[in-house]
Amino acid sequence: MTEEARAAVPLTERQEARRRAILRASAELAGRGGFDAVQMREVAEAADVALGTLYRYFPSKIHLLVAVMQDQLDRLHTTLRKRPPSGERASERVAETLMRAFRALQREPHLAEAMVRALTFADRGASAEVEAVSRRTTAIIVDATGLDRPTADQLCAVRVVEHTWYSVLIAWLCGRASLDQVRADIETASLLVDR
Amino acid sequence: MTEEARAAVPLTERQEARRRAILRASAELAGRGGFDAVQMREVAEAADVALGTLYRYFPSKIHLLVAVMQDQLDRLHTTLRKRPPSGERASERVAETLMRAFRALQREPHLAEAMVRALTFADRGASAEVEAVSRRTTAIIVDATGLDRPTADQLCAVRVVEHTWYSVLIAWLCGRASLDQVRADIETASLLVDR
DNA sequence: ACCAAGTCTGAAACTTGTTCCAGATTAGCG
DNA sequence: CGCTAATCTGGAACAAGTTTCAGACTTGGT
Repeated sequence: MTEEARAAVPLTERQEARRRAILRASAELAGRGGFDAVQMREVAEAADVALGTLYRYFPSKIHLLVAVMQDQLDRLHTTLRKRPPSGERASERVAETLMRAFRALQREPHLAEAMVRALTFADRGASAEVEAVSRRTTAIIVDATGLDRPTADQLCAVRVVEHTWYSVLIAWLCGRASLDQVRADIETASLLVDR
Repeated sequence: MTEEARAAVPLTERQEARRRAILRASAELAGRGGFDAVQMREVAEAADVALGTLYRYFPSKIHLLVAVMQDQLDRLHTTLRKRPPSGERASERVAETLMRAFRALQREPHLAEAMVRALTFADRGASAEVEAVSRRTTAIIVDATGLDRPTADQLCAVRVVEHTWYSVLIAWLCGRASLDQVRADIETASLLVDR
């Protein structure tokens, strides 16, 4: 069975439960100590699953953490939707939304570090999953613009905002960017969506 | 002796030679098979030093590959300087320069992959070295603008370009972005320097 | 209820980055 | 030259991600 096909097979209830237990355990460990603290043996034990089973559900630590990220992004998207950004211009709304997302991540810096490290370290083998994360992120940003049908140029702008977002996030997590710099860079990139 | 202080100590000739041999061996292995092909034992053997010595020169695989990147960036900067970009506007010159850099990396995609993976996976322990890479990159971009004294806004723009550059590079290396997308994103981000 | 196919477990083994150390070599100095 | 401190070597040992597998357990179909 191919990778794609496997994902499409519906899981039994117990399997769904296992999958959620694994994701929960991973997020828990990541929140405590970041990327390095997410050790496959510990995840397996915490989720009450054999190591081999963990690897059947998620073929690598990277896949696992990228899946955690998908999960968290969905939550974030739901939260953000509840209170739409208030800015006048699209750029202001994008920047506002991303800064809200940023503050959410600040509350769990270890978890953020684990997810983002996994995301940027991912190789071709996980590109489908990384794409999924990218699609969710794009959706969040496009939502924030409030535009119904963004033009090609605006989609380019959204991609640049996205690049900037992840890159500056890494820099902040590694202590290489200050809060002010994060804000400045996000606001600068956001300007492109008004073009 | 602190990290900083150690770097400042001048190396003997044999030590310089060792360091260069290590970097050469790493670049060679990286060029052949990318990040995974750079195995510390193999680097040590190819450079004809003991494993412990390799670790004395570069405290981790990440440090090693980031050092390779510094090296390559210096070369690139020199090459780029020889033929300055011809565009009318600063944004055009920046985009032109980065696309030239991109074509240079295309010629050695495995090497590029190894360096960029190391760069984005680096944690706090290597942030000084990553900063050094960032400074070199900034210098290349600022050079391309042709501006003598960039404003604060322009420096922000340069940082956004830099974020976009690395992020889209990763996406391309992982097969998630086409050549056209690379160009479009770089050109879009570059627009910010004209502001 | 029974069988075949698929899944899960527990444990060992393998890989590669990293650390450690005892003894050999080298460098700088008087 | 001879001494001392630093460096280098070879190799073992350790850590964590990944693979493998035999046997126990589940599940879906009959």
